[in-house]
Amino acid sequence: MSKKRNTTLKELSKELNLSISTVSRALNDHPDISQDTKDRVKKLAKQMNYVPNLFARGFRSRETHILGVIVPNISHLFTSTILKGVIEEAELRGYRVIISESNNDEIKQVEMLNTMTQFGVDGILMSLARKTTKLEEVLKVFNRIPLVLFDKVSSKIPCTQIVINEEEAAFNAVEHLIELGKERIAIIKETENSYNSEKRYAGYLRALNQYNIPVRDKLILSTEDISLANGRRLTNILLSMKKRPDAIFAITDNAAIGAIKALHKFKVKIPEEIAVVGFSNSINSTIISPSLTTVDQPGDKIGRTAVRFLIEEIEAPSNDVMTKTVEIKTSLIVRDSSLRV
Amino acid sequence: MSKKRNTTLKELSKELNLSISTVSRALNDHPDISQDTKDRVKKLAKQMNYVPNLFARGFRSRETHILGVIVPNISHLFTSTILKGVIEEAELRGYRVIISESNNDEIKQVEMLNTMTQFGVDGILMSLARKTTKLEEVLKVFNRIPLVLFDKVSSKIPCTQIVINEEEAAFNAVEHLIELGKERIAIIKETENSYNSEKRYAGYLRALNQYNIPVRDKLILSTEDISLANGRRLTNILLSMKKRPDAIFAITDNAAIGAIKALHKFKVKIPEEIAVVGFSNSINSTIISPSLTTVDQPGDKIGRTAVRFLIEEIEAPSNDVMTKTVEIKTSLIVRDSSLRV
DNA sequence: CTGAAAGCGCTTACAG
DNA sequence: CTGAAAGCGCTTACAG
Repeated sequence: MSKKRNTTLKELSKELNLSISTVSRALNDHPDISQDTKDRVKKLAKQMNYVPNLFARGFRSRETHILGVIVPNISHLFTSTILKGVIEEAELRGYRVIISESNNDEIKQVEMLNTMTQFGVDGILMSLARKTTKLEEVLKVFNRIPLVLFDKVSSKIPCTQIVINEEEAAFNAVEHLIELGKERIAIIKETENSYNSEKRYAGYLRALNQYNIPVRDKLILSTEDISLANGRRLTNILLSMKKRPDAIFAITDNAAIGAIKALHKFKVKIPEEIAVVGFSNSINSTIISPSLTTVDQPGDKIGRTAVRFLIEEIEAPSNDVMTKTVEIKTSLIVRDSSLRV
Repeated sequence: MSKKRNTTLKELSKELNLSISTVSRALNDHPDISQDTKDRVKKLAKQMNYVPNLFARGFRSRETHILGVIVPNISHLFTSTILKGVIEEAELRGYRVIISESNNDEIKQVEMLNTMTQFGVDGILMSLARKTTKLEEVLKVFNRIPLVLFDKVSSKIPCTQIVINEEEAAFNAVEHLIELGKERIAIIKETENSYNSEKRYAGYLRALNQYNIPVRDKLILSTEDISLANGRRLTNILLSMKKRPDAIFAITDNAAIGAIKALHKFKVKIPEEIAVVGFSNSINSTIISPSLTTVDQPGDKIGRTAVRFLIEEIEAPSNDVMTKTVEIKTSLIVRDSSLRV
C-alpha cells in the first residue's frame, strides 16, 4: 500500500469540467457561484476526500496561522500547564502551535527564534532562558515579527509581557506568615536575579517593612539552582543557627519541599516550630506531608492570555507595537504547613 | 515601528544584478556557481538579513518537515517527558513539531488528525485517546500519511507502535513483591481494558501463576478513572476485608499514592504489613513518604524512538508500510514502600 | 558559469 | 455566473 497524494483543486476541476477558480470559489461559498455548482463541487470534493492544502493557502497570503512557542523546559508541570492553555486558545482561534525548547541555553534560544521566523510563524510566544543577557538577537527577531513574552520576561524587550503578580503574591504569602505570629521569616531565593526571584524577594521585603519586622541578612539565603536538594541544603544551614527562623518562605515549591524534608530529618515540628510556604502549587505540594501552603499560579490562564495578546497583535491592522504588561492574579492556598495551631 | 517583510531572493537578485536562479544556487552552494559569485551573494544576504522562506521551499517539494503530535493530555509529566524526547530528536533531524491535545475525546482526535493532514505535516505521532473505538477515521488518515503510535496504542491499526514492556514490567514488579514474601497481592487496575492496563494485569497474573500463588478475585479491583482518589477509595475497600492483602500493586503511581494515603490513615505499616508498588516513576513517588517503589518508564527514549521510526518511514524510498512493534525496556526502582525489612 | 521558465496549490482582481 | 491569469518564494531541469 502506498500513500495517496492529496486531491487538488485541479483534479476536481478536471473531473467537473470547471475552472480551478470556480471550484475554489464554490468550496469557499463565494456568493457569485450558483447553488447548483456549489452542490456539485462539494459533493465531488467529499467523495474524492478533498482537503485544502493549508500550506499553499498560507504561503500565498503570507500567513501561516502558526504560532511559535519557545520555553526553557517543556516537562515542568507549570510550563506544560501554560502550554495546554496556549494550545487550546490557539486552536480556538484557528491557529496551530509549534513548540520548541531552549533548555535554558541562550545560543539555542536564538537558533530557535531564527528557525521559527524562517518557518514563517505568524508570531512568537517565549519564556526566556535563564541568564539571557544578549538581547540584540531577540530584538532583531522582534523587529520582524510579533513577540509576546510570558513568565520569564525582561523589561528590556519592549513587547507585551504576561506575568503573574509576583510581588503581590510573595507579599501575601509573607503577610500570611506574619499573621500567624511568625517574625523570624527566612527566604530561600535565587542568586541570579531573575525577574521572578527579584519580584518575590521585593514582596518579602515589603511585607516585613510594612509590619515593622527587621530584615535579617542571615535569614536571606540564595542559591544558583532553586531545586529540592538546595532547599534542603539551605534549610540545614538555617537549622544550624543559634537563633533558628520560625518560618521559611521558599520561592519555589521544590525548594519548599526540600525544606520540609530537612525539617523532618531534624524532627522540627511544622508549622508549630517552623512554618513553610512555597510557590507554584505543584502536584507535589499536596503529596508531601504536611501538605504545603503555596501560591497557585493559573498556568492555563497565562497561556490563554499570552495567545490572546499575540493574535491581537498579529491581526491588528496597524503594525504598531504594543507593550502592555499584563499581570495575572494568583491566590494563596493555605495548607497544613502553615496552619494556625 | 512596523514589522519588516523578510528579504526575498528576488530582492537580492535585483541588488546584485543576477538572476534569482543564480542567487538561489549560490546560497545553496551549488557546484556550478563560481566562488566569487557565491561570496558576493552570501555577503549581501547576510547584510540584508536574508532568511529563506522554508514554507515556500517546503511547499514546492511537498515536504514541510513538520511532524504532527497528538496526545491526550500534554500536562502529564510522562507525556511531557515523551514530548521532550520527540522535540529534541526531531530538531536533531531537521524536523519541527506541531503539538495538539485530544483531551481523550475521540471526536477531537479525528479533528486533529484531519487538520494536521491538511496542514501538510509529513507524518503523525499519536497516543490514542482513551476509549478510541472508531478506528476507520484513523485508518483513513493512515492511508494518506505515515503514522506511528506510542504509549496508548492499538493492535487494530497496522502501523509502527512504540510501547514499553508493560507485561514484563508488571511481572517484575509483582515478582519483587513475591520475593519479599508477600502472597496476598492485590492489584488496582482500570475497568476499561486499555492496552496498558490489560498488559499490566496479564503480567500480574503470570507472576502469580509462575510462583503458584492462587489468584483471588477479591484482590483484583478495577476503576474507571485510575486516580489518586480512586486508589484511596479502593484501598479502603481492601482494608475492610476480613483477610487483608499484604501488598498492593497499583498500575499507576497516582493510584499507589492514594493507596499509601489510605494506609496511613489506618496506621497500617508500610511495607511490613502492606507493601505498595506503583507504575511510572513520577516525581510524586519520591515525595510521598514512604517513598514509592515503582516502574521507571523512559519517556525521553520513547519519544526519540517514535520520531526515529516515523522519519524513517517518511524518508523511505518505498512507501511500504512497516508495522513493527517496538518495546522499550523499563526498570523497577525499589524504594521504601517495598523494602525488605 | 548563468538565465529563463515552469511548477508546487491556492486565491483573487480583472474580464467577460 | 464563470474563466484566464498573475502571483506568493522558492528550486531545478533545460538551454545556452
